[in-house]
Amino acid sequence: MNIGEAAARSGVNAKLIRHYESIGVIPKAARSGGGYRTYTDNDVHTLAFVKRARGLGFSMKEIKKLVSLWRNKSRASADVKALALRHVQELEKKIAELDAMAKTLRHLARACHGDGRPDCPILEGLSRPL
Amino acid sequence: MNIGEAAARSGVNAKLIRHYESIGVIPKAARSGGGYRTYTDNDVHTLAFVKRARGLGFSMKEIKKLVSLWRNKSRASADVKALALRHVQELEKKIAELDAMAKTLRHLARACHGDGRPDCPILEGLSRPL
DNA sequence: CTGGGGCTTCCCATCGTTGGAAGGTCAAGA
DNA sequence: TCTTGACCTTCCAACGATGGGAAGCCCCAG
Repeated sequence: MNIGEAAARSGVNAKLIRHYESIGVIPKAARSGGGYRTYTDNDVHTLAFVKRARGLGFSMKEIKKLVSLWRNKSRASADVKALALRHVQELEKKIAELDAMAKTLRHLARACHGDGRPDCPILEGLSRPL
Repeated sequence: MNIGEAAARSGVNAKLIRHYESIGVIPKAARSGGGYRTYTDNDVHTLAFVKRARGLGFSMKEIKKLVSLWRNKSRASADVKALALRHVQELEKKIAELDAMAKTLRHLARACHGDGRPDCPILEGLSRPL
């Protein structure tokens, strides 16, 4: 099948498929006589795998590793688990950062009248060391 | 003072200061005879304001508005509060997304032996619709 | 055999930040 | 006064992941 159908079946945009190929996340697709990329059901499966990994927040670099582990039948599950848990830690770190931001901001906003007057604890909070 | 000292005092990188000026987040700095940017204590204060706003996750677009509200003595605190609360909502949305990712991944990882064998529920989870 | 839709490659934009290159300015020391 | 070296200037490019568009080729249906 051509890239358009592979995109429709995998849920990955055709442009993105070409991009993934160019950065080596997926292997280079076979080409038809006219130079069109051709895909198998297996390729579509790989694309859907990549899409789901993106949905879990993995970087393309990590996904590259995940795909190669996935295709390597003699992988050690410990390698996959390590990659996954490292990513969970990154997620938790980001969550903690965003949470701290939200907490601070909610605190400042709570003290702000929010009316027509110019006095604003939010701006004051941003004006001095937090 | 020159940009270097302004950078040291505000905690904002000199390159970043030029960038902020170029995108209009801060007003254009005055220039010395030799074409060097010159900064006042007030400018440093503005830069520190921007830095703290970044630290709370505001986009440069939002910070541009915050800076203009900050400099506008006749602002309405309601405008600031609305901007802040909208941002809190964005933060909460991102947190929820990351949290869902982490939950899914922890769930998959819990089922993975993490030894030398190739069987891996994490890869299997990524292979089929989540 | 022609039209139009799919495909190709290439470049540009986003967002915030950082890096380098090539060159001008300034202040201190010989 | 001249030199040195730190500081400054502008411009160009990159990161990561994605999207948009242009110019041009390929392929199938009518």
